[in-house]
Amino acid sequence: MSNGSENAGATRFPLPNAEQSAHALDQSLLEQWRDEQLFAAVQTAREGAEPFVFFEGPPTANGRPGIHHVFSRTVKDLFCRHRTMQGYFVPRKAGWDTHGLPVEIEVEKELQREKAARDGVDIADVAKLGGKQLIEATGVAEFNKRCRESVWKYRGDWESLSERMAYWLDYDTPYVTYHNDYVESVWWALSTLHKKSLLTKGHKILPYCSRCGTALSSHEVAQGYQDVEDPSAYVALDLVPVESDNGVRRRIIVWTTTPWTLVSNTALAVHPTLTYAELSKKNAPDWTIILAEARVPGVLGADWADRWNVVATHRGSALVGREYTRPLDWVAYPEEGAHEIIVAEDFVTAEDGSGVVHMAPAFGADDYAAGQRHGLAFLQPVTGRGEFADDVPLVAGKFVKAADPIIIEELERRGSLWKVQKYLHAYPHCWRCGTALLYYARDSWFIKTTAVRDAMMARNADVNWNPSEIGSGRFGEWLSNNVDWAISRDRYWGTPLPVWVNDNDPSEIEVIGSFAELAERVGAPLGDDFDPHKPFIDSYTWPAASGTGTMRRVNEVIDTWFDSGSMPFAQWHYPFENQDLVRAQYPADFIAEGVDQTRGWFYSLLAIATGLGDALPNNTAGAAPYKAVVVNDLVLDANGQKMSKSKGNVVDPWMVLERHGADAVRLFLVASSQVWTPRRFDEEAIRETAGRFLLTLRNVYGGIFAQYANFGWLPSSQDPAVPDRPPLDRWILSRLTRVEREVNESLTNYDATTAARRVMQFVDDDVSKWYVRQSRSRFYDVASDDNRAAFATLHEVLTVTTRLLAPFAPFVSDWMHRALTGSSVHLASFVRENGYINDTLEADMQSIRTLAGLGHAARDTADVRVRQPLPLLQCVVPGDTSGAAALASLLAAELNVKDVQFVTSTDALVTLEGRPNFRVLGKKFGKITPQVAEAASSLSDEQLHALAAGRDIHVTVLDEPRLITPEDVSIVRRASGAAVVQEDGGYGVALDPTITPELRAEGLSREIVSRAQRLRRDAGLEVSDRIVLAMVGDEELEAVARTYASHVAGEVLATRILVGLEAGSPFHEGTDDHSWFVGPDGDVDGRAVRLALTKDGT
RNA sequence: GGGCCUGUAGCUCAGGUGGUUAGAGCGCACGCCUGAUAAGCGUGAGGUCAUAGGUUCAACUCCUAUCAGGCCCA
Repeated sequence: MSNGSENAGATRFPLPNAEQSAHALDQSLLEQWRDEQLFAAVQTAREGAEPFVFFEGPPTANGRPGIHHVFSRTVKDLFCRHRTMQGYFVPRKAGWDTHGLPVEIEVEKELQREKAARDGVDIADVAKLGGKQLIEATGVAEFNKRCRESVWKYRGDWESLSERMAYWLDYDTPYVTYHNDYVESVWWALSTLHKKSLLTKGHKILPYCSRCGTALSSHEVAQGYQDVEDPSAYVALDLVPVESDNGVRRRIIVWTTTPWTLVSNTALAVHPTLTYAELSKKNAPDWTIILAEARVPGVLGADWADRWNVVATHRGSALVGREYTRPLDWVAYPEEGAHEIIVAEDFVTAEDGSGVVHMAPAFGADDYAAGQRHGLAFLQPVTGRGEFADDVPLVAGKFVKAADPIIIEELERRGSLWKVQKYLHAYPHCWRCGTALLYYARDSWFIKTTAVRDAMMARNADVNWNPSEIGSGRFGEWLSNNVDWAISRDRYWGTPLPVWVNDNDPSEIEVIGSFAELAERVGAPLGDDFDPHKPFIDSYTWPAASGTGTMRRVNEVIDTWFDSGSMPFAQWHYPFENQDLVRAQYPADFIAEGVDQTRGWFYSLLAIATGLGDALPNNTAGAAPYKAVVVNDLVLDANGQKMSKSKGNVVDPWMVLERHGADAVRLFLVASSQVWTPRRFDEEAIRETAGRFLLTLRNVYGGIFAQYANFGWLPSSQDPAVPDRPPLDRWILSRLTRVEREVNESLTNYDATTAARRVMQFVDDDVSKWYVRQSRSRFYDVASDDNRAAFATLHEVLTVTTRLLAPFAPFVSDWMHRALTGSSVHLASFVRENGYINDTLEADMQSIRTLAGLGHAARDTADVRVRQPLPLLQCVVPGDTSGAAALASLLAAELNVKDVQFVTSTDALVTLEGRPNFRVLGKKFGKITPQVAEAASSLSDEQLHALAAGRDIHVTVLDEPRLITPEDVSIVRRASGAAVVQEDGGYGVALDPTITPELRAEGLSREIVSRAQRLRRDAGLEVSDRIVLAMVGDEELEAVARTYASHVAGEVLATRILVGLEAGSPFHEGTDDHSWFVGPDGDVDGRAVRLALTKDGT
């Protein structure tokens, strides 16, 4: 290998191991990263740099991570990697969400199993018992101890999966929501909110399971909807006073599907703009009923007009303020609050019922809200067990739903029951025990988020949501309909609500904001083993400051969403420690989670930050706790079905990563569609897209670059400067720079999908399909400037490409970057400071590529294979031909033609065609655009040439001359003539298919070369081995072989060529030389040919 | 029941501010190349842009309704 050998062996570019699976490559890199402590090194390298703050939303580690976690974590990771490579310091502190019902339920199940085993009964029987009873029997201390352990059940899985997929996170010092420091910060937040009057006590209508004795989260409620049949009762209630002169009894018809709530009725609601009809029965004119006009046929029957007269109509608003008599008077009204009054509410509809809704503020969210609005009385005769209180007549001690028939019977007896029907509807049931849920007003602690709603919306307005419609739509809507955040939970394993109340005076309240404050209140140090959780915390009491009683903690713990929403400060034990750190790292520049967090973490972060206001650093009125959010959607199975255990279509992330490697999985997840749309997880598709792409990249590196560079090329000052390199090199370098900038911009704008697709397309289309293919022969030697230019170019292309790829495919990119440069890609900069851009060169090359496509199509049509040279290709391009003409040699080589000509409008070969430019014509001609366009597409040659030359012309349209300027019409040039013509979008080629004897001979010589190369391959030779070639064929073939001997020899690295039966040839009579590798009988255009070769030892 | 998203070739997806030839990859058919070779490449056939109205000289693109699917909420 000529003069390159001086460098040979100095440094070799390692070749990829074809036998090694992607999984094995990942493993070897993981080991290397561990040895080098690469993640720590990357973080250290950026220390002191401007921070780009990332907040990790904490997962709960008591469930196994799934493929959707791989997805969301890929999204998080890739933006963090990108910003790190851009030069920012990106904090990546891990966190764990450790409190809450999911954890409790896991432990409850455990307890159930144990009890079932102990008592020798079926677990289903144990489950029927209330969960709380079992927990109380076990003891809260023991229960919480188990919860604390259960949280970590799958911690190892999470950490190792993170490592396996290359999600870099600092797991050494994670924040843990049950840690004392964390709890103390949460307490600080709660007490700060209380000082701002944002933490208050009130009622909340909660879906409540009376058997389990607990309220359910909306998520749990959603799991338990069942279609059930309930009694639906129409009740007729007297209006008071009876106003009519003639003593007509007027009654209003009210509808309910929960008759038991009639006991607690305090008001009726009508819609203010609905029309209500007052009707009297034809045979009983002394009384009337009132209901929504639209509901008359539904309630009274389609034939109602036969029996009823409409005596009046009223607008809903006219009924507002009227009084009535409630259906059941069993429970006395309190002194406070209006009752037995008609109010207006927008939620009333005329779609079912009577258009009049009965209101029991203790038992419905709408009812409660209306009660607040109208200052209605509040009746709560139902106990926590879902039974009527002992002092309620007839139904005392009855489960409310069981009381329905008794109540209906009583209404019947009192003569106020109009009619009863069965009503089929979806009603929520406890997902655990199947008991019908009650919407039930319970004492609850609230964050008064309604008081800061506008502030939250203002802060949200500045958040960069991706996609934007989540911010303005789903999340924005949710905020504008915000209700107070009920944060207390009547459970065990959670951050205890730090509220102490005087047991003799509920109005005396203290909210404790730190452990020191608690110690001060109780008058003793808390001790090193202080545990702020239940039940221990409940033993801390102190005499009330008023001297009237003892301060005792309320029973509740808080919503875990408050825990996770506190992480911006609680992860650093702010404000007790790390004030500077939080000042530097608040708010987050970027967070990323699934859509399901819209009302979860996205909300809790915003609500808490807004409430705390200036208690947090940098927390100005317009600042959200996160500047940008990337929302990802679900991962579905290959058929678009949601993955679920019951369908058995859940994919195991470990197996997937093992089969395809982390890079392919990550690339697939990000590139297949925008991350905020649901994506189908199809392993076949991974192989076909991401897998194939990675294979192509490896081939370009290993099959082209490294293999040949190892014959002696290394980057050096001998490499020609970029301006001195051939157009092909400058073209790919220009493309590289453009892609580099586009990818950087896309990622900066949080568009990972476009970025990934750009890199992939660049490698596939520009590098592999064009640059490498056109440059291949330049890599076969290392000596000349042209060779060095090619190697230097490809080296740079690959090096920069691996950097662009690093955020998506951190394994392969690191392997290759190290192979190319000796250093880790993860320590590199994402973009170079200087690049090379040449717009016209890129445009010209695009023309050449289009022409090449047309040329291939023309060859197909002419049925002449590419090995056969042809004399001439004439090309037509739109506009100026000079740029493309400069690249004609590439086209000639690609299409194997002797001459490439670019023809212009003046050539006889070219005919012109006018194509109307509607965008311009439309503005100019408006309604008559179609007629002008028609005229413009049938212009004469003369007119077309005038336009092509830049002159205006006139055409007559609708009897008037119209001025047509060159910009109104695009001139399309078409190739014509005897040659084979192909054209597309203004480009055209005409291929001369004449094969002269000389061309035929040359074509045959290439056939010989082709067969010789195949033989080399079959013989298993190295690409650098020299050979002696022997050939026998018919007279013409042998003549060609002699004529083109030196050309053939050069192509196939032959030192000698033996044609025919001359001495030394293995085809010579009687030769018996076994060193020859003899090919099979072959033929060229039907004529027999045989080849043989032997390695030339010299 | 309310809100949001999606519906473009057999499959997966692109399609600034409306402009007349709607693109790509995979798959398929045909072919090329044989010094990336259990690789590489080309050409081609496939679409009334979910449906129905409307606005406009002009609608995949804007508006309305409907249908189908998904998510969230009730």
